[in-house]
Amino acid sequence: MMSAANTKPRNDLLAAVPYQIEAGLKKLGANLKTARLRRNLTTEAVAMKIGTSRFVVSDAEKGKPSTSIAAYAALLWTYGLIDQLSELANPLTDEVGTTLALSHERSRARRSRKLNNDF
Amino acid sequence: MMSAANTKPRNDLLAAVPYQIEAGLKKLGANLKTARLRRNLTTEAVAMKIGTSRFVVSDAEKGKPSTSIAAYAALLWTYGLIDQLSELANPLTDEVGTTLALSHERSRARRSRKLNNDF
DNA sequence: CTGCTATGTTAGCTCAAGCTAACAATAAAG
DNA sequence: CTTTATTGTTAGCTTGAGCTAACATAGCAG
Repeated sequence: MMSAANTKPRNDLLAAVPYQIEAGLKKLGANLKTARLRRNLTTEAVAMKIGTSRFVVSDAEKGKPSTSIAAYAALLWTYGLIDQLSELANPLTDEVGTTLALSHERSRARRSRKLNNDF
Repeated sequence: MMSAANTKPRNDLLAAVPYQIEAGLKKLGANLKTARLRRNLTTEAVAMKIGTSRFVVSDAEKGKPSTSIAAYAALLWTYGLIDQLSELANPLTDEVGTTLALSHERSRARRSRKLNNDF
């Protein structure tokens, strides 16, 4: 009786995806669906090409958060848009990062004694 | 003896990720790592913020294909870069798609009798 | 240089992602 | 309108993604 009550998911991230992330993924999925339809391809045809099932393609087009990035990336690749993926978080266009980088450029994060909880 | 020989993975996509996809994911992972370090955050701090373990953060920074897109998206979100995600495959900047779309704009793909194997 | 700590690595375990199969719903072709 | 095929949905099953824990490695602060 007590056992079933304690049903805390092991993965907190997937258990409660922040709204902005959910919204972003849904838009991405919609974009992928539009890209497929414009090329007049079926989910099954695309699935075969990338070596998966049509359900995974469908999941990605719905923006399902738990689907592997490989699925999303494979769709981008199929539509000739793979280059856009590696532009995400590009250091050259990451303004916040670029500004911050001018001072320190490390290979590990580090506590500098005090000011740590800023952010 | 025959049983073990037939070890075909269930997921063909993850079993053999195309090179371009692998390369793109690795670059993305490197970008995410750079973004984190510029902000002087530890993998553990970021992991806590997004509700996962530091190993998942590490996996994403390595560009692991089987990691959920939620993990990648959460990192982008943490660094204030989530908007870039929904710009992927944006129909407005998908040249190939835009050109093709001028003729048909469907909600399902369709075989038009013959010419199907083009692409 | 020296200690502190961030990160890498490994092993074992658990649960859900992704698979198959069957059926329903529905958009497009003619 | 009728036919056909694409897409949605569900259920059950299997494998691997992600977790914990412990230890090793190696940057950074001082």
